[in-house]
Amino acid sequence: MGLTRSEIFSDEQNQLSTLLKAIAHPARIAILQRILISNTCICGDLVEELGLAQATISQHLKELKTAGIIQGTIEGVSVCYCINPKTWKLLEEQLGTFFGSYKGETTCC
Amino acid sequence: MGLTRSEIFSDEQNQLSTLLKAIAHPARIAILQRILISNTCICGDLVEELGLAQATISQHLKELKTAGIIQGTIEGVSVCYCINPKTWKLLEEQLGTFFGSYKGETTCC
DNA sequence: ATTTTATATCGTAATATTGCGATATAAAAT
DNA sequence: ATTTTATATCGCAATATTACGATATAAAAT
Repeated sequence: MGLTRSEIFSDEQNQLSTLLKAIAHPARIAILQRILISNTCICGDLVEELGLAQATISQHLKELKTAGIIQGTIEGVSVCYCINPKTWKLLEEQLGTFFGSYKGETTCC
Repeated sequence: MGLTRSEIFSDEQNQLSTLLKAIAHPARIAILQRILISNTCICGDLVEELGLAQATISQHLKELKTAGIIQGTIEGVSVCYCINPKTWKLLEEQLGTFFGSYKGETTCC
């Protein structure tokens, strides 16, 4: 096979895994951290700061954008990227529920 | 190329992405949710409940175990899996910092 | 001792991801 | 009009992931 059998899981499980997958890469974590610090970021700056090729950065930005985690607006020649508040809050909430449901170290293994 | 250039990122960024990647799959989310509900889980139960082949479930369990998110103890014929509290707390903390550093909807894009 | 039960591992096919050079696009500056 | 600047897309090679049948392993029951 080789493709995830999403049809056997709930929409919530699929949605959460999609959002997590979008974040689960060091370059995309670095991009998000950069946006979180300065509210905004421009592709060109990331290329210099992260040390990955322009095509690679652009691709990572696209993945974050497709997942709905960031949004971009054309600003003259460049594109201004920032956090998409709606998705950010959604993911934060989902993760809160997920991690919050841990009952702590009960006697087991 | 085709392989992540981890050497250009910080240890923290690489660690966080590794942990997130381990969770970023609907089957593994389902497995963790199951463990979170009943504290414990056994491979065979998951095979029945999730509807994936035994080899597939075993592989997902291994990935979660390798990442340090769950731990397993041999219990007679079967293996009892549960959350690894140390890693769980670490990840929860890291994500807290990550999501917490969002300053909210400032005027940008 | 043999069979049953539960899990792990191997091997493999299908598909996805990562990274980047080359090229396209499109607004701004000359 | 042409050049510069900033980003996106295409195409490709290397590698990783996903799923599963087949088989191995090893404790428990017969």
